[in-house]
Amino acid sequence: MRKRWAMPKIVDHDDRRRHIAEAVHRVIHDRGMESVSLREVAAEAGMSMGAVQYYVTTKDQMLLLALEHIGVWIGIRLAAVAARRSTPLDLLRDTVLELLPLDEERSYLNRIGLAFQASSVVDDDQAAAMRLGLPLLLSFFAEQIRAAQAAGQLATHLDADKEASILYAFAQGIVNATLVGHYTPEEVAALLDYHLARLHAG
Amino acid sequence: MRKRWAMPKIVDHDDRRRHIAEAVHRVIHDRGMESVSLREVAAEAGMSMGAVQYYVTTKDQMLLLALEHIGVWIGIRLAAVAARRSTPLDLLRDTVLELLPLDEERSYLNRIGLAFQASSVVDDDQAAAMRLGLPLLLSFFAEQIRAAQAAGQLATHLDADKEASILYAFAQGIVNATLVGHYTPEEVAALLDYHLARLHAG
DNA sequence: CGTTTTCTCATGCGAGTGCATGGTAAAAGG
DNA sequence: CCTTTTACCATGCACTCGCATGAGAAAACG
Repeated sequence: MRKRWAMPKIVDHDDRRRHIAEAVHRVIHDRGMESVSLREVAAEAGMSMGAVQYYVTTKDQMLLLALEHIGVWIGIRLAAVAARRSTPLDLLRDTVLELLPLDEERSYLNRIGLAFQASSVVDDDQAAAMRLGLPLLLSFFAEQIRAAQAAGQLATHLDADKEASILYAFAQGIVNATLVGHYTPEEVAALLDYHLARLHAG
Repeated sequence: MRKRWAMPKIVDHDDRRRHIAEAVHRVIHDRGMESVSLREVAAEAGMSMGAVQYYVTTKDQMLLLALEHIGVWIGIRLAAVAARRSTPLDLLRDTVLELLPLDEERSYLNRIGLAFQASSVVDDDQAAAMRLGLPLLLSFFAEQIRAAQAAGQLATHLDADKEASILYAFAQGIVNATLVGHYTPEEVAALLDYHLARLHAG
């Protein structure tokens, strides 16, 4: 929906905010959450500190913006996976794989996500954002599980919601060990397939 | 093994270091990883900044010390669980439960652990410490799974190592969602039992 | 005792922090 | 034209940071 603007200086605010959010992402990824500062982000975004302050009045607000953009990004990626319209079970598998740090881009996303997981425990606003996004992800998983059950690819006695929670927890829990180099991408994929195999319909 | 000391001022270095590490833990828990500073930790430990610097020359070293103490602490807790000598399957269940944020003390430990998971992605030394501790935990899990299999409580066709990885990943992955308030402790325990139920021997 | 070694402290330094402020260019409306 | 609104920038302020330094207190040894 187009905003009814506004007299002077035609500037796309959403674009600017996304630009800032992505700069925050890069800083978190490259130098960690502790290196995030207004100056550092401004430099990374190629704009002055005052310009950043114009769109984001406080550091906490800046981080919250970056967190929300992560959520949007994940949503877009998962929607793209869902659009493939393959077998329900393959769809489920691809969805989980999309969230795992199996290549550079997904590692990039997971580094940032992990940083926010830790940060959100201490920051109430970030925790609220997490509580908002989590049910969406879990219901997305559960829906795909139910579809696979309906298609006869997953056992019907499975509790879709619980399986969704377990599957998502597995995906999140394997992230650090993988980023730290304990698992190879192949091993992670093998673990997922091993787990999914037992959910198959007999 | 007792250290051969040393002339003056009888001071237990290990005790001092543990004292500092625990102060770091409290700061991370209460105010987050970003609030950890030499001054803040010194104040929390009730000692001067210079005293802290005597035992720990740099901030990174201080964090590494705190991380290693977390590993030791977890090891002690798990050893205590293992000492209960109940049924192999109950032992496995209790071991996982011990790592989940189901009460205040375990939440305390998990907050700190989650902070270090994020931090270790950016800090090489911390990552190395993680890579050192992970196999121990996983083999601990795997061993208990094998024991349960030998006791006829878990299906023999299960891959103990993979099950251990999945179980541990589940435990780690559920942490943030629980700390953020998405799951109640009861729901988490129910999820674990739901998962373990399918591993039962027929 | 005094010497030696261990331990602790206060302080300083340069750099970086979040945030506020005042000023200014630019575009649209009158 | 001039005014108004938007967008941006440079700078200042009070504070904190990690770390280094040098002095001094405390305890064992001669």
